[in-house]
Amino acid sequence: MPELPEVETILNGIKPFIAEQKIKNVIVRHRGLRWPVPTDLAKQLIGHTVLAVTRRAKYLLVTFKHGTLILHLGMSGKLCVLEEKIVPQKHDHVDIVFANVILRFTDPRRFGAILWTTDKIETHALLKNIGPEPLSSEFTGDVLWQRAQKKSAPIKSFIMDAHTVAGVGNIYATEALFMARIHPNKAANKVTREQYRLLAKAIKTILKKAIKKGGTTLKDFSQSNGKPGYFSIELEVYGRAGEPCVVCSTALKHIKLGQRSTVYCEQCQR
DNA sequence: ACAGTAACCTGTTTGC
DNA sequence: TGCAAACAGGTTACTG
Repeated sequence: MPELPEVETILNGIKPFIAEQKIKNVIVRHRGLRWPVPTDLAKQLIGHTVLAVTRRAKYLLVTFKHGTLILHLGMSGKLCVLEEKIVPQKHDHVDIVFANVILRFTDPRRFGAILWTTDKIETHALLKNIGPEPLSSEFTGDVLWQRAQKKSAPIKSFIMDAHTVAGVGNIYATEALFMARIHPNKAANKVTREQYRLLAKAIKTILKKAIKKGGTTLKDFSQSNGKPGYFSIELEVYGRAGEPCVVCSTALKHIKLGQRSTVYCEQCQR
């Protein structure tokens, strides 16, 4: 489910409930996520207080004095804050129990992850090689262009690679390429510097718009009887294959790039 | 170092 | 209608 804006929204949603709160209990019902949930997770967490809740790429980082809890939602993961105990369902794999709320991790496909590390977080194997945050000032068209010079892979694969830029998933990569009028299959090193400037701007614009939408959609993150709903901005190409381009009315094309569904306008995107 | 593919899973949608 | 195949918003690991 989640792309970066959803993860950002989840972060903002859960933070007020768990920051500075002490963990009372940890219940793991299913260890088999992307990587096994550490067997000593409960032992590591019980009795400790959350110092901070942050995000890097699509990883949620819950910081403690003695280490960091790393959460990733994969394709189908959700987190919800329960203010009362609700009978866990089939895919509710982990509960982190605080005095007043339960943070519940749900993930049918189990591509998500829950890990514990005592490493300095920026040196952790999963995070150390990740590219700049797309909304930071370090992420610019010039940086993209520079990195692209040795890459003959399609531009879409290039920007979806976390080493290029953090957290640009399939939907927003597709949308940003349309906004910047760049053909998704164009080799990364054939895309001009000016196109990269447009692309970086498009990525920032789309992500900001989606985060803003998430903020207004999910006013109250805690739900006593359900899961927080996801949201989406209005999409101009993704999911619209065969329908007319919003700019020129040409039927939008569908292709696969790197095993991922890709939609574009052959008229507008070059 | 890079490009391309398989793999991890289950639920839902599509096609015969 | 039933059943099987294809597909889904992510990421790593492996291959050549």
